[in-house]
Amino acid sequence: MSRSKPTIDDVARMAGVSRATASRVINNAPGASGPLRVRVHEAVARLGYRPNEAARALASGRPRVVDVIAVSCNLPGGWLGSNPYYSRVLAGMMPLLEGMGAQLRVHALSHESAAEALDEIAAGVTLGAVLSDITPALAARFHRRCRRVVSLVPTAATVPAMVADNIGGAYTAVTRLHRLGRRRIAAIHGPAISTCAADRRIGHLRAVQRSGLADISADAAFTREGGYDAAQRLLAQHPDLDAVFVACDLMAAGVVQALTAHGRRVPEDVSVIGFDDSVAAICANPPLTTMRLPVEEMAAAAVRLLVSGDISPGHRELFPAELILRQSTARMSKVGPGIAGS
Amino acid sequence: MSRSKPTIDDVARMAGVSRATASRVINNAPGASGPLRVRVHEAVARLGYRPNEAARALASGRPRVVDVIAVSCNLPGGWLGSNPYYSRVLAGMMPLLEGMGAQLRVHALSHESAAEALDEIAAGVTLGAVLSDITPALAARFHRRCRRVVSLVPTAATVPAMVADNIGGAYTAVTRLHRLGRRRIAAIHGPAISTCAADRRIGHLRAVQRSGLADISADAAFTREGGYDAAQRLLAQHPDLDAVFVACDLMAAGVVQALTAHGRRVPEDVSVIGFDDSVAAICANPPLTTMRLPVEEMAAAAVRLLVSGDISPGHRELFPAELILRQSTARMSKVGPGIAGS
DNA sequence: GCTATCTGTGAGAGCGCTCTCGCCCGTATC
DNA sequence: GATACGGGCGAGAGCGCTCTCACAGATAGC
Repeated sequence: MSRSKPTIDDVARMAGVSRATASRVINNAPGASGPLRVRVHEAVARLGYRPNEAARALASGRPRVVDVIAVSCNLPGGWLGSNPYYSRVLAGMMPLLEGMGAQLRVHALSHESAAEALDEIAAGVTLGAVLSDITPALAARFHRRCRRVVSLVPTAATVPAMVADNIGGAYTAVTRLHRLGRRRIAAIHGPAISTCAADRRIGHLRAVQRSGLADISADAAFTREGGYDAAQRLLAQHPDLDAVFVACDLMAAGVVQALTAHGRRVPEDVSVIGFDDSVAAICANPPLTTMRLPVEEMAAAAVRLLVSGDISPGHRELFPAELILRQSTARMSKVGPGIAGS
Repeated sequence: MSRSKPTIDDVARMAGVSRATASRVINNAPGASGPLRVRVHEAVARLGYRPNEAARALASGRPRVVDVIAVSCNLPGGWLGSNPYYSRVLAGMMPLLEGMGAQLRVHALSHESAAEALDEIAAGVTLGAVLSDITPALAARFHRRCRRVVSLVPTAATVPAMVADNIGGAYTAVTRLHRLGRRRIAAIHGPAISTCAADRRIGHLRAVQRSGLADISADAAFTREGGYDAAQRLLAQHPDLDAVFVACDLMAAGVVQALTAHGRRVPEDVSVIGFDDSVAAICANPPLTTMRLPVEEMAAAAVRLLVSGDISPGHRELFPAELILRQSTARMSKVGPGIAGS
């Protein structure tokens, strides 16, 4: 008995059929049938045969790999830093891929190496690529090289995308603060390079204009420190602020820390709403009300589109943001422990 | 001009050399040289040639894929939940893999599907697998099927592993609390199924015995809610506690929330130390002192071992935990804003 | 009973690459 | 100048699989 892995020829020999028939049975393609199917299956089981994926990919030309590409444009500290967003993206894709026997390949690219690396990936044998973090320029370039691409972040209109309703989400958040009776509502926005940040900024502005409020806002990096510092600045300029809309939870956690350090109570004195519904939101003290994006669903939809194959330039689907109520916007009366809704 | 991707034959033809020579140059193997190398490189550049990975893997038999396997045994809410730990694992591996042109394949398995899935993966063509979350039993089973395995979590002695010094880390944390003058030190441990949790429990116990302190402890799930509830229970039974060692930051964030809700100030009344140095630690209010594990380094070391090939059963390397000081254990005097050390 | 139409099966040609082997040519050795 | 050696190079045989195609054998139509 040979020490090496059994091949489809071994299976065919054992089953007493040709390699072609064995292949047909294994891929349950039509044209093989009856007792032969049984015999082949028996042989597979007895030999513990597993198809060699590389050979399959080579012979069929039909890949079974989905690439996930992240070019960190938002986050300092390098890719994936400690951002659970990527975890959610992967988590959304895995069950689907697992189910169809496809594999997931992760590419983390620095901004500098991205251009060449994208070419490399585009040339690869892949079902397609999910862009989970990328600048519009790079996304467009990538799409030009490789049509089978779906972006999870806003990009040029030609690139197929699953886009989250960042504008609507920000609008909802600010409106919520207004309904809570807040009138000095500040906003802390993310860096301009991020299209998500830009959209959230637009949503905020619309809500502010619609409500006839002053536009009190500051920019910051998408980090806890960014939020902390921005809150301090805002507090210095507008000591009377009574609510803060923050463009991401990580920043929002820093905002809450800054407010506490400056003697403001959350939510009694200042209401805070974050964005993303990340771990940062539940770990902040008090836990943060936030806008949740259906990241898992978006990632899954991206995979489905990729696999379906009929992916046209400009295809896009919009996913709404959901308001998750926690203590940072609780009404004044009773502030119970835990993550109670308001 | 053909619409399809250029192959190595196209390169060879354009460079006026044989396929073998082209291959030698592309893989910069010895035996090709001088002007030919230049010509081949030129042809590659002109054609935009990229080797087909599937064909490479098939022909060489030498795979260029590293599998990362996570069977969620710790986390509720499914795989990867929102746990940045996985992000750190991936982040640690990516630069290395990217550098050697290898790919990373992610497998997220549920506990039920794991057994068969592991067999499937073991049969695949892979440089090896990094087990980032798995029970000892499954890890051992996997190691039996596929020798090229490195675990990042404690397992049976035969399975090669990069192990974090959870025992020492917990010991350090508790000792720190003791040195701070705390004498009623409580601990909140993770679920028994997790070997990390078990080790942290051992470290805590050693420190407690060594310091002659009482063993005040509670068990909880590795979640914010788990920490919150456990802290409440502990507080009810031991209202005089003045420090809490918590087996993970996510729980610790909940602990801080519970302490605050019950009128305890952190760190003035109660010192808190978490574990992992995750996002949860910096988002908690106040930010948490915590034990940091060199997860990225461990993951990178795992890849290096896998690639080196000389991976013997029982191989293991120990990685120390590092104390990261933040406000939750700051000395009473001045509690400045931000993440100041103590 | 003969050609036409199936369906089930096997032979065999690749997929794009790596790698062994042997050839050729240049230099060292006698 | 003939023999040995060695390094650069090309020919060609696979790697394990898929898939086309041709060929049997069975059924149908005239």
